[in-house]
Amino acid sequence: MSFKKTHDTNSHNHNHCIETALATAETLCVEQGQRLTKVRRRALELIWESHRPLGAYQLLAKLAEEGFNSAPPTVYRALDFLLNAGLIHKVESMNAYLGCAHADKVHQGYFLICDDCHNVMEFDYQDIHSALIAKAETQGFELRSKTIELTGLCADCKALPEGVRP
Amino acid sequence: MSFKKTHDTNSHNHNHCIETALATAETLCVEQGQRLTKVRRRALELIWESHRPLGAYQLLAKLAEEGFNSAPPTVYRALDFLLNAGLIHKVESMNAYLGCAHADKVHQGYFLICDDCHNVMEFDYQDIHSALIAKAETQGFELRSKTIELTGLCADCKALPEGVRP
DNA sequence: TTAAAAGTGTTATATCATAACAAAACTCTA
DNA sequence: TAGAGTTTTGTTATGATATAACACTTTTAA
Repeated sequence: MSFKKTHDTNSHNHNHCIETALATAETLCVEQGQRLTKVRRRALELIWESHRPLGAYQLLAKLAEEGFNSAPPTVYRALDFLLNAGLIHKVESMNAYLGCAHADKVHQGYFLICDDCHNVMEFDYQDIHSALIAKAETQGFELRSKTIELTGLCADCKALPEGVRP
Repeated sequence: MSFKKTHDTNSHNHNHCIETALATAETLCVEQGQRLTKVRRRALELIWESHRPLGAYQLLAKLAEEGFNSAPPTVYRALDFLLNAGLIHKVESMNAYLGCAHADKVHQGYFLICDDCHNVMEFDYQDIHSALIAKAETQGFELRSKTIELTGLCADCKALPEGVRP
């Protein structure tokens, strides 16, 4: 079982994360014969550069600033590609997109989402994964994917007085 | 641990479900000093009458047919009320709303969603609930709510040949 | 009975996402 | 390397989901 704060800006060098994620993405795409085109690559970088899940139109605005086409299909195509390639996750309860920290291995996207600062931690929890599969099977249900999003108050925000939270 | 198919039209009298749900809703609202007004009550009934999670605009159309105001705020206000009262759940991955089968007791909304027929089963799973709370606590995260949505193929659809699935 | 609170009506707009078809870029092989 | 086939991108339009803001009405409770 592993746990990591996906977008912690304090305790590590976020640039390193971005570089690693992009390098992993390159490798995976090559392995799978997929093309990580300019706009897809830049979209992935921008998602990683954001410290929080990024909305499609936020991403579109950033891409537009850099001279990419600014119509919605551009960004949704890039997002579809990245989602299918397993390079990002969609946080359903926020309609926003987040770099996947474990793109190189089979895993589940489980999230802890802070209501106050909107930071998100991705985690893996094999026991729960297995339990849910077993549970579904008892109903004859063939599980394909899971959306596990837990919201509440993160440790950092809990430590701050109410008034000054982000 | 309990399991029930929320909207099974074959194996039980759905009218009975609706009646029970409405009676429970009345009781809960009275207990909590909440007002189950005409539009809120009818919205809840319509959500229950649907055999699948119902979109906000689908609900709005049904309400409009019956002479209720047909502007979006009408339906979103009713939905907000019902969500806050714990009488319905929102299925985030579908942007749709579903009658809650356990409104009268504290519980979690865990869902099995069929990709083919779009029927949804709500279930309760205390062990996973506890495990997730414990997991969040190890991170200093104070859990407030959970979105647990599992998608795949339900037993009924698995039994049908590919071509004829709903 | 009347002031405050809660609920509803109404208009406008914000936000999220896709359809459809044309044009360009890439890739693969003869 | 020409060119057919495939993939990707550009472009316009529209569909789908959700909320802001303010006026008006109904209900509640002193």
